[in-house]
Amino acid sequence: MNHVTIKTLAKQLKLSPGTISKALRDSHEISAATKKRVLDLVHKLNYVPNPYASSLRKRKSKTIAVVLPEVADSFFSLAINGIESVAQEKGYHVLIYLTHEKFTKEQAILEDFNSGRVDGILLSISRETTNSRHIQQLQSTGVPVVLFDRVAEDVVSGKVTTDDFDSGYKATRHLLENGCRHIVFLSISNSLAISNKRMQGYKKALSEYPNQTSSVMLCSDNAAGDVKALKKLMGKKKRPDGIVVSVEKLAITAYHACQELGLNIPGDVKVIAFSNLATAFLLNPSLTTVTQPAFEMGKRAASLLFRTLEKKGDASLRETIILPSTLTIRQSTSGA
Amino acid sequence: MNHVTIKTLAKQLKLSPGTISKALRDSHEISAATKKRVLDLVHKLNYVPNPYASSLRKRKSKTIAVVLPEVADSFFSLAINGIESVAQEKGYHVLIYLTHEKFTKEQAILEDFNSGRVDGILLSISRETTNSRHIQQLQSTGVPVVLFDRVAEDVVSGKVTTDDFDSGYKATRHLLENGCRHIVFLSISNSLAISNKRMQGYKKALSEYPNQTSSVMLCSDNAAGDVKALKKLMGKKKRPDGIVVSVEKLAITAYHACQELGLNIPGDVKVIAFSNLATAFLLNPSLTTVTQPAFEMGKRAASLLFRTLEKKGDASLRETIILPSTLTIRQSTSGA
DNA sequence: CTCAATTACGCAAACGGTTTCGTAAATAAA
DNA sequence: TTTATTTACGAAACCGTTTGCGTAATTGAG
Repeated sequence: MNHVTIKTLAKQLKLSPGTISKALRDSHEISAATKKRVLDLVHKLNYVPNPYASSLRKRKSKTIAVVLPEVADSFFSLAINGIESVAQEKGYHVLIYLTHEKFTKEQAILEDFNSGRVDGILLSISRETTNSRHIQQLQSTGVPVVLFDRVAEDVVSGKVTTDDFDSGYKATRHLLENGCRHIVFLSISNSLAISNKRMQGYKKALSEYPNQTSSVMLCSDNAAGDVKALKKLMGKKKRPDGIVVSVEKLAITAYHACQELGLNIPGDVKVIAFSNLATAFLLNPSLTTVTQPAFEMGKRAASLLFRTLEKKGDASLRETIILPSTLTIRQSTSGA
Repeated sequence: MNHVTIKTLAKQLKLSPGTISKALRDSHEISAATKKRVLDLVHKLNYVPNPYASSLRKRKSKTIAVVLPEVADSFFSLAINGIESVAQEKGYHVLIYLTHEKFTKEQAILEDFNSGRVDGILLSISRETTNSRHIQQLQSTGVPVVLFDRVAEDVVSGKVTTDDFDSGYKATRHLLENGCRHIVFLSISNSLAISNKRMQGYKKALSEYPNQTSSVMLCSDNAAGDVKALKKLMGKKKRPDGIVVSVEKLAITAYHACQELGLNIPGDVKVIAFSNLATAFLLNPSLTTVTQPAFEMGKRAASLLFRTLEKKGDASLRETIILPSTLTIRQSTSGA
């Protein structure tokens, strides 16, 4: 119960705390014999140095923060795995925070990091985030931030994203090539860069085809409401014949709406979604997806952060990594 | 760049650090006027107290650890949300660790907690964990541990699980009632209590029906290998006509195997799975599931932990909460 | 054998808050 | 007016490690 500190060891071994500390850090000024005595007792007493005392003294916490909109989504689950894998390897600890897509929460969370709680931050901004003073404020105090997936364009920092414009283009073009001429784009935000880039790709593809109509539907965080709105849209006489779902969770919304309307996928409507769902190929019908390398993105983002933590060179701070997404064609967009 | 500490404030306001500290904690021995001066400067300088200095002095970290096998799974994703929601409300921080189903990793992670890094632990044990000395060792030093979902039976602690025996029973009985007579049970471990309880429920249900054969297949962490093994089993002349999938990730394995063998679900084989997949109802065919209240379990586990942290009463340490799972019948088990 | 260089360790000051105790000044009671 | 209280703050120890500096003892060089 009475916890063991460096002093406990010092007393038992009749050494000074400083000596113990040096022995533990394998300092050259401590004899091999003493080191062994120390290590033996450490093992016997299950002594583990208090990280907070150490952090205080060294001004390093050996921990990073991961700030996410939520973790319901497959993408973020996989990303966390990637992040954790490199953090564990580097001996860092990972604090996790969810903004639940709220800007004010994101602000409050980041503000706390002015305390020195973490050495660096991995951030994917909330849907509501339109300005990034809170991020810049943190950077100005010397805390490195790496943005991933949902990045803020006006922040200069390490960034890891996928080729969102191209993916949006490819996804849309795939629908066009399969005969769609009225394609809806389901979005979760009209401020998020990731959303806009995908949409720009969508528009670019559309612009290359004549005789098509487009429409963009902005979804909320209310699944039932989204289904209702989409049903209304899809229930019209001149309804869309293709849907580009720009974010994973809306894929279910789209299927749900079509199912309730009795619309056949891909017969009546073709659906393609940005998604990391492991079950995509098992859906009814199997879902054509644009898949992001989520685990890899987490790894890359974490690696980038650790590189800037290890070197004091601010060079890597500006590095932007863009990974390719992959289009996997399945039944939901199959021609005729 | 040069970070602001309590001394910075003290100097600028010509007060002592102690006074600042008290003002910040709204001590009654500081005048309202002084408090206001302090708060104003705090806000102006973006001052946030160093949590490690505070932790050191108060011997409390205001952070908990969540130790999970992995986070690929929907169950754990949802549980994390539940945990985070109550942690955020209580002003606690959440460290996340993944064992990747390795016992040695679990040991190493828990051992670190002898350092005082966290005030309490939420743990779901790895598939490999068969003894729990590492958990008991931690408890013996006064660190509260709450086990959830995958609990260790020989540990006396707070526990949150679902009614696994009953669920296994209900799931199996559901298959039996729909005509299955040769039901396979897919398991990921024969040491995990959660797995065994579900299996015991399965056996109990079987025992109530005559003329049935049973078999248990232990799966690995290699999805491809599992599919192969399951295909071998399902490819026999006298193949099973029902599958109880005892853990989410194997549901995909089961579908995959059946699909590759050209077996019709539910015609040739009926499948029921313990799963929190949001896409269960969209699968082909839609999947009958036993769903755990994952978010709620996370919340309950966290709440239980916080209760034991707040009160010094060890009473709650022994509390066991068992929540009901719900059976949702879909096409994958529909009769004839 | 003397003096310089190592070697191996102790001392004490940080790191940034928290908290107990003491006390001067202001206020109240007598 | 004198004494007892209260108010509002300062001083300093403390939490557990780290680390620069000092030094006794051992070793080496000349």
